[in-house]
Amino acid sequence: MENYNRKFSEYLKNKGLKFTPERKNVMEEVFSIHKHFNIDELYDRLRKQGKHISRATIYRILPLLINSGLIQSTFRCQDMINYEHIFGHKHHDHLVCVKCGKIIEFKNEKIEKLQKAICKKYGFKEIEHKLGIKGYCRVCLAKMKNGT
Amino acid sequence: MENYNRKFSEYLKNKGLKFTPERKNVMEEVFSIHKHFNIDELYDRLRKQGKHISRATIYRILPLLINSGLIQSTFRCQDMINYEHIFGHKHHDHLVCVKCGKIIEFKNEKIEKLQKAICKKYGFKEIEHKLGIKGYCRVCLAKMKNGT
DNA sequence: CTAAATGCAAATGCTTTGCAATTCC
DNA sequence: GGAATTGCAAAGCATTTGCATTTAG
Repeated sequence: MENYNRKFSEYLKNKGLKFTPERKNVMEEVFSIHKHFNIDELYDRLRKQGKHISRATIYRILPLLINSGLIQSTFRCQDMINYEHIFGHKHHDHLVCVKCGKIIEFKNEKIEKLQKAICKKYGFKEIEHKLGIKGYCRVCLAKMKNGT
Repeated sequence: MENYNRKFSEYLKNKGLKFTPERKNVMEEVFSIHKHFNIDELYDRLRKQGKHISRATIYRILPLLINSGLIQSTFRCQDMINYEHIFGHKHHDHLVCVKCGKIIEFKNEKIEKLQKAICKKYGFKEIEHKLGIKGYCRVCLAKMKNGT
């Protein structure tokens, strides 16, 4: 259940980096958030639990979490980068409602396969891919039909 | 051939906005660039042709070009937003080489259809979607095998 | 012990904005 | 003529960085 712990500590050890309390706290917080988050949300959540970690430190820890494969950035929202934890989760893509901000995750094997075929065609070695669809969700559509 | 001209001027008229020389110049420059570009490149290209348009103005014109459907933002690269003109072009997606920065465009009808089906399933009305695949291009892969 | 990490405050760099002067319609 | 637009310089703001201090291993 806490395999991300091992994964992160091993990553750090390999790089000759330290597994500090700050890094542990950020890591755990990230895995306690079951949605997309940005730096501010992360900072505030930590703070509410008495974990006063500076923004600079969080900014320095996020790349470590990304490079160790625990999280990924998803998209920008209001000029801030959003993240989500991915370790232990299957790859998925997103529908993003531009009205209410809701995010719907979906998986589609067929699309994945087609993407692989495309990469092969171009002799391209994929590192990662992101598919995001922006639009209006069911709820917002209904509201708009009523007239807000 | 210059239908974007009409499209843009009509968009501006509808909004009660003016079709100034600056707006015309930026529009034309954007359609003379047949690749992805960022603000700096656009600014420099205009300047080289004696079109001294301030960055502030360009920043103010870009949203107009986006909202009129002439261009779209694609992705961030070195912390700058990249754009491409889309008017008169079919939708396509991108392979981005993280090593050399090369961008390969591709179209895939099957993926498009699958996306539509997904939207339908969730009662989601799409505005736009973006599929980006990051990785290493054929050339960079070959170089890496040789040892740079 | 000592290289790495932290926090703070200052710096960076893209983007936005206030405002006076100018221009399109 | 008057609202819209432009350019400039200043402001905003997310993110990064220098540096003195602290800490993990």
